[in-house]
Amino acid sequence: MDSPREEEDEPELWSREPVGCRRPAPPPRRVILHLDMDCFYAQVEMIRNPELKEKPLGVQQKSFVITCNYAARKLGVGKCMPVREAKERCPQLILICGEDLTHYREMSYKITELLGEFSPQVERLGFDENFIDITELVDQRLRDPQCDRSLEVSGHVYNDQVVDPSDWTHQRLIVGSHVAADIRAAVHTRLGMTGCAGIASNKLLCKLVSGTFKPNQQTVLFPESCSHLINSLNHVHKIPGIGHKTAQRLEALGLSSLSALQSCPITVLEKELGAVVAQRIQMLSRGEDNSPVTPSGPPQSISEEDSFRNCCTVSNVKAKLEELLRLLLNRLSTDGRIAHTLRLTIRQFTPTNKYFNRESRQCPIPMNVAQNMSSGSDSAAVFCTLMELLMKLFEKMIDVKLPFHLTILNVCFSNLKASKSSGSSRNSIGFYLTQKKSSADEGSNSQVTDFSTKSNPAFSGKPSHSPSPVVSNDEASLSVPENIDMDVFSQLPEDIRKEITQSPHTTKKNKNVQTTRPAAAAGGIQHFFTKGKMGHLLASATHGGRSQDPVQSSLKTLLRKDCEFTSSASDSLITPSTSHSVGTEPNVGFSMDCAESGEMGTMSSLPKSIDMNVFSQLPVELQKELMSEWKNQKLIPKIQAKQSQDKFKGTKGQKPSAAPHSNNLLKYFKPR
DNA sequence: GTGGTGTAG
DNA sequence: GGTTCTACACCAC
Repeated sequence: MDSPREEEDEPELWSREPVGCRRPAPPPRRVILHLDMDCFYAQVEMIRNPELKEKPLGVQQKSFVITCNYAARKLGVGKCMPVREAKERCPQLILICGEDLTHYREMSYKITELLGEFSPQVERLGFDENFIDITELVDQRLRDPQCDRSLEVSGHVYNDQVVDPSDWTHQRLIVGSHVAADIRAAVHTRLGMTGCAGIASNKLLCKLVSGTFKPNQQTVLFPESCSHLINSLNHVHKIPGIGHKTAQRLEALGLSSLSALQSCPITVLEKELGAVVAQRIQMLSRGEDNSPVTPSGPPQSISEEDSFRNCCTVSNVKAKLEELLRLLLNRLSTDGRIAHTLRLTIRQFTPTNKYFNRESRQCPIPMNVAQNMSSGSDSAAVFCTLMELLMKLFEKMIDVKLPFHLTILNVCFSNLKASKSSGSSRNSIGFYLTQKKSSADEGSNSQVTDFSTKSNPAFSGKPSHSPSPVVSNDEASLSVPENIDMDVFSQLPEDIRKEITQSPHTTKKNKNVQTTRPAAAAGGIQHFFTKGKMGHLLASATHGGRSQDPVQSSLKTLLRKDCEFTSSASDSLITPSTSHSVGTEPNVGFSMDCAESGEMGTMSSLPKSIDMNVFSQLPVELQKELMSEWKNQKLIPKIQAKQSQDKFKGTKGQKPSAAPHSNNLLKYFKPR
């Protein structure tokens, strides 16, 4: 590092004159880039359909044109304009429905991913903006002996300020402007997208300056012009971070201009807004922002929402929720992670507070449901369980016996955790089966154990936030079957753990991947068996006519977790059964449903839930193996299993009486 | 963990 | 200001 300072604290940018005997502020070292794509949605549409390029184009959501291209802007169309008004102003306006965000989301992540090739510090701001910390890149270029220090700024200089190439900070920002140009060129060449960039020494300033010249241009801000930029803002709400509410409160204090906010005694602000917010916004009002560029990574929640004029019947709500849930499950399946929380948000129409009264309820997603969701099988059972949960949540907010008037429904999956599975083998028969049959399946192993996010184009290239191994270091060197609950596994006696890790199903090497359990195996087999007629069977299996309270489901989740390990069979193989339940809780017992069914004929030892068409296509050896497993399998009821586990939890090292079948093929399949 | 609020594009 | 469809941070509980 050849920089004169290592600290990250920002100098007082709004005033560079030395004040009295005060030590002059150190020059800003950071170089931050803000990239803002030009009319993002419209650009995506023009890339999808190049014929639209020269035509006035608007993107419509409901009855509004939410954005439009520059051809349309020239003809008077604006953002968030009612369709009617837009059509009046520009009768030739072409409108494209932009309610499905899939393409925009994809392009958005492609951009973020590409930016990640330049710097690991890329922070997303909505779909169409990114901050990139290019400090290191600038340092690198300046360290390069071939770096031309007489370079001129690439693009515009804010306020036409005279540049001093001998000034260290100026040099850095000049180099930064060239990095910005390279990045914009890459985005254009590789993705066909154009955008505006701002280059400055912090996030606030580069965001403020990036829109100075539009479209498809870039502007660099030198510290000496910071006060000019800040004071050009005519109202406090123009500061990013000061929203409508805060601006209102500031106005109540008589603070609507930037200069008023800058000079307001901090005690006054703190009294109104609290110390943290007060100090933060006063710093912002002076152009100071020491917040780091925080890599965004994949989203922490995914949601689908729809708005409407009036939704007032339960059947209507159900239909809309089903649609949203279907979309969401597809997205989650692509994402590859497991969602552990389900949230429903509604907006009720009331004459007084027409638009802003949103309320929500959330509940945990039972573990078994969560895992089945991630396996990619859009099974009817998962769907029905989630719908049940959603309707419960709905009824927590709305008394359906009384009239209601909804204008928004939003379904959200949050608490997303790595599924420990690559989605790539989701549709294969499954990791264990292929591995068991042939050691030549190493390829598929590596697929399953590929924990990089590469399989998901949306998230690749970003810093990986892989989960740490859940087992201790010594165990991490062993190979643990994918479908084992690691929490349970880690509590097992050592001999059992060894048995599991040395099982012939787990011959893969662990290398640098986590000792985790790609759900693909179970997902694969489940998918395989549950195609076609299995849907309704699965549904009835999960339901059993129970009414599932979210709280109750949490309890069940706890119980089922034990079952995952101890009973351990494919979803299709095990069905919950009230008739076999043990204890007071209904539906927590699992029974093997070995069918009496006539159509099974000689296969009477097969669970009735197996699709025979599918089964018959399996290699004979595998069929035999599975049949023998099913025949011999005696599943432990959940409660008993739980007790067993508790028992050997207490008596360390002692095998439980109902020990898990550690080398049993079935144990690696997930129960429902 | 839950539910609401505020902020942003 | 209203407007859509997101997504995140923060905070009290």
